[in-house]
Amino acid sequence: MKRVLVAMSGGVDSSVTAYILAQQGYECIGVTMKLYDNEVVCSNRHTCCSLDDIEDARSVAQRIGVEYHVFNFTADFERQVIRRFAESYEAGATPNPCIDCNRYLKFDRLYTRAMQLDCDYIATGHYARISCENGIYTLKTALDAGKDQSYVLYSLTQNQLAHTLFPLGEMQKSQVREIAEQQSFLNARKHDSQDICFVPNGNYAAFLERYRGSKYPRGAFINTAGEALGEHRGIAAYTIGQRKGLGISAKEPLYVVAKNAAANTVTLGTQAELFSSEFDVADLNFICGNALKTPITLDAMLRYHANKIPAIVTQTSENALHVQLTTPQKAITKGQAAVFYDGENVVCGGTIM
RNA sequence: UGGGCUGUCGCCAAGUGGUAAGGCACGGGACUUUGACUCCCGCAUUCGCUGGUUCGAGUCCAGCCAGCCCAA
Repeated sequence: MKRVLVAMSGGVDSSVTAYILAQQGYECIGVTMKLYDNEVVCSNRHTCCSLDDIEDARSVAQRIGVEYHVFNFTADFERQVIRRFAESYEAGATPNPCIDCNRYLKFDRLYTRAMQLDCDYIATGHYARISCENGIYTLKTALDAGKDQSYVLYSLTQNQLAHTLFPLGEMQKSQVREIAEQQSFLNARKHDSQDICFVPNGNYAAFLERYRGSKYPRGAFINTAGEALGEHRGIAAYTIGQRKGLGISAKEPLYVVAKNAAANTVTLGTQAELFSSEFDVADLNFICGNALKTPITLDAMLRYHANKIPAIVTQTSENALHVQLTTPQKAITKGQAAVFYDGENVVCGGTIM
């Protein structure tokens, strides 16, 4: 009997994942990662590891009859996710903490623990597929295109893919909800998670100031000509393409078109000034392990759930790509992930520089 | 205190007799395991004030108030 460590967040998806694998005859061990202290986060709401969610996960594990544990990864999460999150914003970029959490927590820390526990696999409720041909593992988009999460999994290595199960990748979200209803999981109708899990009220800028223990300095809003337009509330509170919350009235909508961490300025401009068609990507991972030999045309996804767009990708060094788009895109943002697809296969991904 | 101009939602701004456009900002919702974007809904019974003309006035008239500009 194969042993699987199932990451159970307390939500519907991971609950059904555990149920399906148990039904398929795997020996499942349900695990919820405790990633932060609720007191620190001041959460009243359900997030991926509040006490309520742990209770939900435990309840489901008990119902389907699998072993259940809570692992405390608080220190790793602070170091690998929260700290990076803060540093990225402070450097003028816009991080995607979910990707770091997958990379450093679920598929590193938790994965390693699973292997130590003699598990054959780790499983999560992600919507993505893994296939294997001639000993090479491929990461593919989910069958339910609307829920596809392959984008946030681009960092997976051959080793990890060989020991990972994504049973939901073959399913529709509606089926998952049905199963949860049939099994009377108490989270069957729970709302899909949203917001950053460690910033449940959505105010990440306030969280960062609390985390750092000090306010970020105010600075100037300027236009593309360098003229002052007003005062911003700290560079970390803005991201490229942002329109709301600028507090500046103008003839037409204004967007954040650039951030300069060194000068502590935020540049505002029109929608037209947001478009660009060239950028670089670093910190790469190639799913199949192979670098790109020549300039190649792939489909690029430049932010979570964005449409894929054609891109001419050139590898400029071992760990960097240059990307030329055929059609300019709005708000290409430093710190976000760029993931490249060949059809339904993830080829590689990295961080936009 | 001579002349000229202006006064419509927090900001910008349509409207020149027929019963208050729009944009920005703001609030709410949808979407969403990141931040954003996007979409939907809401947002002046009232047009500096007071009278008058008119069936009807933000729109015309008078006076007043406030602000700006030019002269002194």
